[in-house]
Amino acid sequence: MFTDVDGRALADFPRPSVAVDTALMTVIPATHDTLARLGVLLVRRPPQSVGAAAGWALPGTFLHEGETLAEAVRRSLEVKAGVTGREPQQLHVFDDPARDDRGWVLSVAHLDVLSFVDLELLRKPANSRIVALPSRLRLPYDHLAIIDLATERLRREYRAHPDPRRLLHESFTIADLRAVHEAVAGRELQKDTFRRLMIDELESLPAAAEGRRGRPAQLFGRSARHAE
Amino acid sequence: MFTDVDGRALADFPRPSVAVDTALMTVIPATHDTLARLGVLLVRRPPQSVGAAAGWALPGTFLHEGETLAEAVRRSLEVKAGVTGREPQQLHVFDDPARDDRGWVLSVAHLDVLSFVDLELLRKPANSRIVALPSRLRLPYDHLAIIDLATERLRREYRAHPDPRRLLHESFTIADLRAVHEAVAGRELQKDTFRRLMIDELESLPAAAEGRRGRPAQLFGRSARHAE
DNA sequence: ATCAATTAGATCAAAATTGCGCTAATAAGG
DNA sequence: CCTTATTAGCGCAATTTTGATCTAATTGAT
Repeated sequence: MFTDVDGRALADFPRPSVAVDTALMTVIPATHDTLARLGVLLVRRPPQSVGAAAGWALPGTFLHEGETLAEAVRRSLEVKAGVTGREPQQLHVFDDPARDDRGWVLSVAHLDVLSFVDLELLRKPANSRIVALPSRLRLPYDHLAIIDLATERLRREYRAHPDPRRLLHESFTIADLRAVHEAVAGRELQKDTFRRLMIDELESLPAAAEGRRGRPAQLFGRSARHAE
Repeated sequence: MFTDVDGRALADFPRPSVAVDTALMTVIPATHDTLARLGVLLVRRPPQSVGAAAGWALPGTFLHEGETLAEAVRRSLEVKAGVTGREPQQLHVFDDPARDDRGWVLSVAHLDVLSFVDLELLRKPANSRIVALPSRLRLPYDHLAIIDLATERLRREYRAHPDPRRLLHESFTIADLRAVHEAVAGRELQKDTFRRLMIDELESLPAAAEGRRGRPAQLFGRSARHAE
């Protein structure tokens, strides 16, 4: 076992518990009277949670030995919400030594994104819910701050590229794409400007008649040369 | 002591050691035959370091109980290099369970910035050096990746605001400012475009004759309304 | 075949941005 | 006082970007 200059091993020093928390973001589809908007997955806290920890929270877990932060995130999303196959991105480490009543805990906040349809297919409805943003729910710890960071990060990514986090499936129209981008941005985007910004990173697919009047909208896939 | 659903306390679970590593960046001033350029502070590894860990590295330390990551960064900069009074910013957590021979260690990479003059005044020359970037030195762990992340982050901040990390002192000319921005950007900037982008966030100060021929350059301070 | 509905995207004017040449202002040197 | 050196920043043309209007293309309904 390695020792430091004082002759002590790492294990001799107090160490924090390390938790991961994840803002798993999605776009809640438009209804007849609402626009599409950002949402986040929350999970139900265990029944013995008390005080501010009661109710709902972002999915999270403690880091286990031998796993990476991303592996811990995936485990927490699967166990807590039934969601698999994610690629989370780190946001920030919340490190106030007094932030958790249970002891010294660092929390590494993450962002991940999944389409609403896939999320609805995967998640366990008994233990989880999708909440539209901004939300007025009270959440424990730094979870509101995590959601804000995640929103900012996602908005920045979507400013630069067409649907970088694959909220849309394999083929979509420019109107579909713009609706998703408007949901992420939280504001309306000008259709011509939007089209010009995105078109170079899109690949035209054969248009398909939609079974309704009017010229069928061009279908697009992502350009292979701009794979994330 | 709090327990989880399995009845065990946090202390019952293996926990990682958490380290902090910092890219303390500066701008190395121009000489008669070089342009100003980015540099980073390295510290000498302890003599018993072997293999890849020998030689030079970014300053770092293990997180002690009861301190925040920023406090640990400050402690490491002071102890290792004699540098005080910093406000580090988190970059990324390096979490490969096998990344350190000594055991399970997470490293939280940070960025901080200090003017060359102040850094030269503070640092211990015996234990530290400032290395121009890009550097061809071999560094241990993820230190090259940390420097790359720090460089990107700094470039992004400098794109948007005049000298956000206060590399310049209280008053400066537009030429001084542009030289610093060019050092950070790693490329030449067009003087009129640069001036137009920055001028609104600058506050004119009375010009002072410079003791050399020609119209004295306008002096600026940072506009109070755009305080970081 | 004609009409209505819907989309694609060209065209255009306006606005914004860029970079260069140049002059006025202001200093020190002679 | 004149000359040289240096900076500030204006004026301008070129380029880029934006957003609106409008027409052509293409569908389903009649």
